[in-house]
Amino acid sequence: MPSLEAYVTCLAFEVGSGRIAGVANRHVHQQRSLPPLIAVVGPTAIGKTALGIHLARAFDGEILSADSRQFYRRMEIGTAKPTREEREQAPHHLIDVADPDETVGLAQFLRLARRTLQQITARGRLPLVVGGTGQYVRALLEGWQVPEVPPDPDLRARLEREAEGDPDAVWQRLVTLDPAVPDFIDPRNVRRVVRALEVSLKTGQPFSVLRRRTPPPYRILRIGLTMDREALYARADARVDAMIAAGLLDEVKDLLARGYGWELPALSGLGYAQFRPFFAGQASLTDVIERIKFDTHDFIRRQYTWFRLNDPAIRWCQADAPDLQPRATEAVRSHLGIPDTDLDSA
RNA sequence: GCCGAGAUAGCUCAGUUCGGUAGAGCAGUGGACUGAAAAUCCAUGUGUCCCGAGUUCAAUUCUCGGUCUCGGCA
Repeated sequence: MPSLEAYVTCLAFEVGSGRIAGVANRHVHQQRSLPPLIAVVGPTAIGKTALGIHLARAFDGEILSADSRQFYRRMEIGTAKPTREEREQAPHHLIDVADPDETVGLAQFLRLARRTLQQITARGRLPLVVGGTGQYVRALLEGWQVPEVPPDPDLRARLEREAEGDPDAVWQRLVTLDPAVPDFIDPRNVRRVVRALEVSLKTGQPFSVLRRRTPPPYRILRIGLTMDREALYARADARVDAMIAAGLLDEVKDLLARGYGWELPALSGLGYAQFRPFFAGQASLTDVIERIKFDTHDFIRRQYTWFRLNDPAIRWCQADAPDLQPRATEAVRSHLGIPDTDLDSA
């Protein structure tokens, strides 16, 4: 019953918000001086884009997309990128900032996002972080300090080859350099073992001590969108069918024709990678569609581990409630400290 | 109508060779995550083994009867 629980959380927040004024005045003043930031989070296909645009229009805001796949140009349909019409309704950032053969990782995202946030705020406009890439959103809102170690493809390839032969040796090597690593990395996850080793080798410092965070200088309101799981799956499935109808296959063909390969991170995303067996003659289009749907369900489940229904920092709202927009608008208004009358007259 | 094959987890099926109440893949569910993150990795399988009767200490497994499904022939 995640939906009901979430709904209750939502109500609890409205009721409880008055309490904040009573606590530690100095702290409140300090917080008040920080510029506001709104984040709209939640699983894929739940309606974050639409709500983001609605809020941006209502509050003179600009949208910062926290979506690891919408960075890439020529990938419109499969990434469910906001359409041209949608983007005309409010300024959008961090969409179409790279070609598919480039790799925009966490660190680049954070750099771009922090700068963009600053600029939006400097313009006197309200920044809205809208996105479903859990790691990126959390990193941005929690102020993760990512170790300054760019990926080294050669080193990674070498370590991966080594791990293929003797995974334990590679793991032991990492543990020697960083004894704390078993607390947060699974030895069987070669990808993460290799990265940790990469950082430790290049910096000479344990990976674990380089993972720091400094809270960003904003007063943040997190609005979470949720919905009954089954209904959400149905909605996501329908969106996949709509993507196919909109020409997803042609979009993939076009990317391949331009020489973009399956090994690229951009092509590893939902709605793209699943076409690989199809082009290898090993799967029908029907198989591909089903695969995309199942993988999307899996993704939704994993997104909830980044955005938890019991996270008190997130104000969860039912995405399919008829009063979602007024409710969200009210939440933002109260966060900004704007009296009702100001908005009504505007 | 006849002949054959089958009926086992939500789905597709394996299996019980020599009877001791069952297991894979997919689906579903939970989790990890600090420069690939829509990636990568981990954990999680009690279901009238179609129904009835018989044999037996014991049947999902053997026997008989029935029901249904799918082929083939009429």
